[in-house]
Amino acid sequence: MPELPEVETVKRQLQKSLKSKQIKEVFVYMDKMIKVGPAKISNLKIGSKKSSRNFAALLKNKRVLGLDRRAKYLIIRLSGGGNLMIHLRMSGQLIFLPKKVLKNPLTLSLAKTAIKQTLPSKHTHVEFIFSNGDKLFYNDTRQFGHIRFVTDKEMKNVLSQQKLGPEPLTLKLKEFSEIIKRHSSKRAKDFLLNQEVIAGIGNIYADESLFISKISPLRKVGSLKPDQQKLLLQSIQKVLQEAIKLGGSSIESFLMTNGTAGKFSDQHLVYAKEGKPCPRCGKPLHAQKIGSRTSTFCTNCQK
DNA sequence: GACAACCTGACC
DNA sequence: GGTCAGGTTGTC
Repeated sequence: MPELPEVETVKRQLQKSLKSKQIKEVFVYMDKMIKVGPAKISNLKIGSKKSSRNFAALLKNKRVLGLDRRAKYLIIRLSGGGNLMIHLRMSGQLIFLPKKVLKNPLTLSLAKTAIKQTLPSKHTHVEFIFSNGDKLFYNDTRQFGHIRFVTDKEMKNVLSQQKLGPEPLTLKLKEFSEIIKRHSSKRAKDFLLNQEVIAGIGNIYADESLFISKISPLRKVGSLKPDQQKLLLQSIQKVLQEAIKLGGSSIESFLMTNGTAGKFSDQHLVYAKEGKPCPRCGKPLHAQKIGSRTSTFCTNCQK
């Protein structure tokens, strides 16, 4: 599901909901979603029963100090130098329910209706219970995501190992142009999706940014003129900021932590709109696979 | 670069 | 039955 704006939305919501709350208990229903310690190179450390018991024990009584986001990683900083690094991948979801909603049958039933599921559901893999009775559920239908417990030092290692590129929202034109130069032979779509080049953009926001800047996803970035580079960066930032403002794109499984849907999907101009008229010129939008991901764009006005 | 793998569910 | 889906990683 989530790209930068969705993770940022979750971060902002949980910032309010979880700040200085104390973890009382953690239930892990699916061991493979949990990782403890740094990732090993070429070794996808699958969560084991032991590591998830360890995980629950490590979290007990810790307080939430604050939340951060790096690329598509959500980071929950905990007391005692621990951190949770959460990657939602395609279908991860964090649902927060305060005690007052949980204990009132009417509000609880409304919440369940809003999120179209019971909690914990069959896709709830981790459940956090806070000392004041609030609960946080990690759901993940496709089970691609994970939650990793790391010390501060381990987190630095994990992040540097990921070789994440700069954050697009604070990226300056000068650096953007230098990055383009370094990756001049890449097609625009591959360039934007590569997390080592720029971190946080996914399929939706890549297609939307390219449409706004009138650049074909197949265009080699090295051939972009300075004014096109500038327009592309501005388009990326505009699209991401607008999406954050509206709480992200909510297709299918992405919900804000109170269970309401992000509204940016109403604003999509081209993503998943193959065959629909181009909002600019009216010609039917074209879809094709680029680097194994579907791109939707206008062959008439994106060059 | 293309492609399979990791999974479930929606849709045709 | 087959195809597709917001992501990433590993193998040709």
